[in-house]
Amino acid sequence: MPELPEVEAVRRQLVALILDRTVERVRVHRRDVVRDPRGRRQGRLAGEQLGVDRVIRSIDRRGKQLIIEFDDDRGLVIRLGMSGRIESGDAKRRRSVPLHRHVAWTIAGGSDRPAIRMEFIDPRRFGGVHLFEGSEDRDQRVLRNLGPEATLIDGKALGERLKGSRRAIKAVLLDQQVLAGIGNIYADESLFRSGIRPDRPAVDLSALELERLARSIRTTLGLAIDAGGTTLRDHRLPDGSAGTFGSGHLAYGRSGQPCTRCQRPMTACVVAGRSTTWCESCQA
DNA sequence: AGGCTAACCTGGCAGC
DNA sequence: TGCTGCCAGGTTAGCC
Repeated sequence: MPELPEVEAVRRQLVALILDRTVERVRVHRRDVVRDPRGRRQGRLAGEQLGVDRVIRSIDRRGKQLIIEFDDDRGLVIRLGMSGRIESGDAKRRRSVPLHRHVAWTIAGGSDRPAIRMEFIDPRRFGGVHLFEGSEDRDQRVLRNLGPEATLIDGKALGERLKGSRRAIKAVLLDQQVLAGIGNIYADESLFRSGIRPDRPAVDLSALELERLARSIRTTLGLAIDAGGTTLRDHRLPDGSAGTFGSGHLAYGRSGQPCTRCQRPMTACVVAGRSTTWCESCQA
């Protein structure tokens, strides 16, 4: 589910809620969603590895991954996979426990504010929580092989990343080693906005087209972030609200519906093994 | 190199 | 109502 805009919207809410606060305790309800610093899903987990008694020093994002760092240089990389989400709220408030809640942190309150509950919920369990020991371990082991941030890409840099590949441009956009953050929704949206067919060999794009595509990527992601992302089903912001960018989709999920530019029906096909929607007359 | 498939999982929905 | 099959925001491994 969550691509860069969804994760970024989650990150922004978390910053407002828990940055610079102390982790009071953590409960792991499903051990195998957590990978320890050796990449294992089994074995003993000390609370301190998940931040207990540590101050949350930073909350960052790299591509689709959320990065929470503690004041002892350890931290977590949270991958939301297809159906993962972070839920956050007043720890004292009683409510029914969400289904598929795998990890729960309690963030200490103070005299002026309540303790906060932060939970990792993921029905399909394609996501997970990866523990790291320090910035070097984080970059070399957990976040390795990620391309540059899609929000920052320009035409020239995009061209350099493609390295003359003959792969379909959509396949390349989905490749996190080439560019970090784009998934199926925003690939279709960016290609539609730039008027480029999803199955064009990347190497065939002109400098002008690369510039247009890069600009479309930045614009699309920016609008989506501001809207809190796209909620198809599972995506929620930590406060429980839904992302509203779905109503701004021009391509994704609109197969058979009239193109917003030319009114002809949008076409569905499969590119890079993913369902793809595009307009045969507006995208060349 | 890269395309294709299956696998990892649960749940929602359409169709019968 | 209830069953079956298909589909889904992602990623990885294995095979040609």
